[in-house]
Amino acid sequence: MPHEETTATSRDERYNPQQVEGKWFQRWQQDSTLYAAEPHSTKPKYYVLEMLPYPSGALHMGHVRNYAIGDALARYMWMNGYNVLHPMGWDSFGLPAENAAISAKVPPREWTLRNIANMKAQMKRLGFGYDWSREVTTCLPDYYKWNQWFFLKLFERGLAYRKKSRVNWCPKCATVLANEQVVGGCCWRHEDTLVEQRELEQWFLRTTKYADELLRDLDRLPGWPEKVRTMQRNWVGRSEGAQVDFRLDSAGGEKISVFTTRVDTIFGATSVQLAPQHAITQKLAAADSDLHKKVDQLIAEQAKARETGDIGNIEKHGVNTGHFAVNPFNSEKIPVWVANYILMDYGTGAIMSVPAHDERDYEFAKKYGIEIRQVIEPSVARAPSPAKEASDKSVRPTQPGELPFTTLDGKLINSGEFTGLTCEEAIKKMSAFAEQKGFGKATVTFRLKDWGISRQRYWGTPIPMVYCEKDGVVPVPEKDLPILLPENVEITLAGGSPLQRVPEFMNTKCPKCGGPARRETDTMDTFVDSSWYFYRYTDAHNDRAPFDSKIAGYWFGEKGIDQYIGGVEHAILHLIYSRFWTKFMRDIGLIKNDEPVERLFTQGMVIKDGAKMSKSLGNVVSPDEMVARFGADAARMYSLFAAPPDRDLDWQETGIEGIQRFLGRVYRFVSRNASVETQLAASGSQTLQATSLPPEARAIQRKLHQTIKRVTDDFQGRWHFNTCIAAIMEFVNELYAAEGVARAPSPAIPANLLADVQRNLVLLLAPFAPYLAHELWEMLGERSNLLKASWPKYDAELAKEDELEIPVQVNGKLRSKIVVAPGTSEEDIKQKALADEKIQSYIAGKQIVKIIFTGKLVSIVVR
RNA sequence: GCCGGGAUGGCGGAAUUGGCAGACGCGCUGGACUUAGGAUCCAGUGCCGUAAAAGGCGUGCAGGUUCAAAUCCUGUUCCCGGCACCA
Repeated sequence: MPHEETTATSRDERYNPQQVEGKWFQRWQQDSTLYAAEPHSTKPKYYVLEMLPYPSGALHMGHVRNYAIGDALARYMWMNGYNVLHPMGWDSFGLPAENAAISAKVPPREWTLRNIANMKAQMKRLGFGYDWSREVTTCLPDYYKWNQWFFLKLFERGLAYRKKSRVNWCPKCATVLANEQVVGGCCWRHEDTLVEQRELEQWFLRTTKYADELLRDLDRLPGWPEKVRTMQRNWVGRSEGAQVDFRLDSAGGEKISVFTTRVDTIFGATSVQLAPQHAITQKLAAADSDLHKKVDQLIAEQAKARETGDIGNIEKHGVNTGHFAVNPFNSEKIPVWVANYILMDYGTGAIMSVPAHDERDYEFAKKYGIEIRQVIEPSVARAPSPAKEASDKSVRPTQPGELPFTTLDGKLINSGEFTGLTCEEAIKKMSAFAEQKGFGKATVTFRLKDWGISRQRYWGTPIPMVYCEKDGVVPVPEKDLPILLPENVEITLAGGSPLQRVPEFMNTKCPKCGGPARRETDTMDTFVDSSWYFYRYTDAHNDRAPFDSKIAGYWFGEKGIDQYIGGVEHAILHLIYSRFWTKFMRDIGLIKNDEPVERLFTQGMVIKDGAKMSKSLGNVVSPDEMVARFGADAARMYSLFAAPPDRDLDWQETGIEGIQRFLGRVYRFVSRNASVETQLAASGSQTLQATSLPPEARAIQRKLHQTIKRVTDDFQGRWHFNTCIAAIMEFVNELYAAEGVARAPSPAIPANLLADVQRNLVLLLAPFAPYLAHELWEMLGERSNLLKASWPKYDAELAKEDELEIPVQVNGKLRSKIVVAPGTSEEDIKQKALADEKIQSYIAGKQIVKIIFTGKLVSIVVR
């Protein structure tokens, strides 16, 4: 039997997020220009960007948190009168689509576009204000055409090249990976899957050309987290040193180049160590079956250690080749060894071994009885504290009978004509000497490698190159772009790129001679797509160029994107590739900025029950469910409230309930008081008289201005949205307290103050809870668009306290508090503190040593 | 091993510059309203102590500087992240 469940009043007061959010969702759907950036504007520009997602199927809480931060900022900037660019797109090429094609028999394109539609709907329901007219979908030809265009430009300038080399291969992805995509020896997508090494012909982008600049410019990015800059510095891994050519004493006298940062110790070199994969190792092994066997063993050991992640502390092993090398500095013959701790892919793959001054060499020499010859006498001028000395291994004072070892700087000994120089001087002079004599030079080595972008996969941008028997490797002419990715391709993970099995794609004509030719069937790494997508947003529908330089110039300015927000997991991969791409685009005259991003913010992870959310742990919280149960505003606001945005956030369901309660409190407060607005409008009185308010009203006014200040300061400064939301809560608590249990406006509060309070409360809420804010804005009778309403200004005078509470300490312990008027003299405050009854009881009969007033508290010292 | 970040009530977290430790929220306890409450409102809530006070103790641990330390210094433990025979 249907009957009235609630009374009329209680129904009015209850906040129903589904109903309110549904209403505004409908309205916002109908206005596609709502969040559109203006192409021309007299306003200052602001480009705020969140990292574009991979359309995996549905948003997770990490996305919600990321976008809630960006959206709050965008709304704040809109309200501050900026021309805001706030776009969104899809990083939509990639392997999951192919896996879905295999397991669910859905073509990758269909699967991807369906996911995009779903996630876009989720974003809209969450109320994120994106300019969808600029949406970028990287798997569509109008976008990837420009990947191909860029590839041709890179190729023209020698920055894209093909070479056969040892590359990382993930068996699960069935494709090659870039160095940046190998994490601890495993695939970045399959953290339990060890990467294999394969010899393959691959396309590379010459990122090393910009190694120096990529490193140097990190110092010009004060708006980036130090952590990210450090990670990139380590990744680029610049190391200054010298290259010196030793020469084999036999086997044709071949050159062995070694790289060292300590050329000053070269007179202490007692062996040369080669990587097992080194060309000379291989050559010597070819002529010596016993050596061959042992070298193979070393290679296997290295591979195994790499797999188990123990490459860092593998037990050092080596084998003496029986050959000798000549040290060009002193013509000494020293043995040539092959060792498992020498890496082929760093430096030259060969070192000079100086056991007296390098820990690894020391360990190796001790094991195999190789001579340890001291050539540096450490300067002991500054004696470290005994405690420090004991803990500092690099000191290791040489005891009688102990082998000499130190990594400290000092003066050269036993070093021929260089004896007596300091290490620093010696490094300079000896490098110059080597160069002059033609057997070496000062050089710089980077850890950074060129970016291998070939992928033996289907769902990616086809590389626009053709192989002709007559003309060799031929680029596709620009006018023939895009090379379309064929549809209806059978996808398997075995047998190389699926495109190899599509004859109508693979077989083509040579652009040069017109003869039969074969297309490149590898596709590009998807990190190519995300390296420049944010430029495309500025001019998303350009079909003559990736974007118009002038338009991109307007949005990027001199320093790039004003604020970029995303997860720290992209600190190296995406963010280093993007910087490379920007520098290349600058060099071909497309843009003027040197760096893509001026300010970067890396938000923390969303965790639950102490662990990262994952399906296997069963602790995943679905945004859809949160929206359905608590509303989008609550989900967004909670993700900003539960922790500062740069820290990990522990998702607690009772926490979001608390936010929902708070939003209800705001809703009820404004609904029951909204009518003052209409009354005021009718009476024609609006201006608020600041002076002579009764104390109760003055307290509210003061709190209002303090709250505006706190929220504004947080947007300007450190983005601790948790504390500024707390400030709004405090304010609302005070409004409730003023109402009393009667839940009626206090007669002490004038209507115009109440109106002012409500209006500003809604404005403050707008960046965090846009649905509720819009609803209340309308309820207050406002006709203007809240999105472009002016952000409230605070009046520092009105925010000031009318009386100050001063804590009083005696001998460092809080004993009392006194209340004084602002502006009371220091002397009067001290007197009042001394006169305080409680304080008296603590100081009676004691001698006052001193009294300190800090502006905030009084501290009395007695004896 | 190296480089970052962190450790504060039962929980998430505040305290921006050395100046009242624990804002705000959750949870818990009690009360009001109610046929009812998983709605709403009000109050209390670091620990020890007390009838209540007074008082004492308290920011991972041990010292130090200072009238005053979560904050600065020295040493140390544990946790998280990154890098790691990088020559």
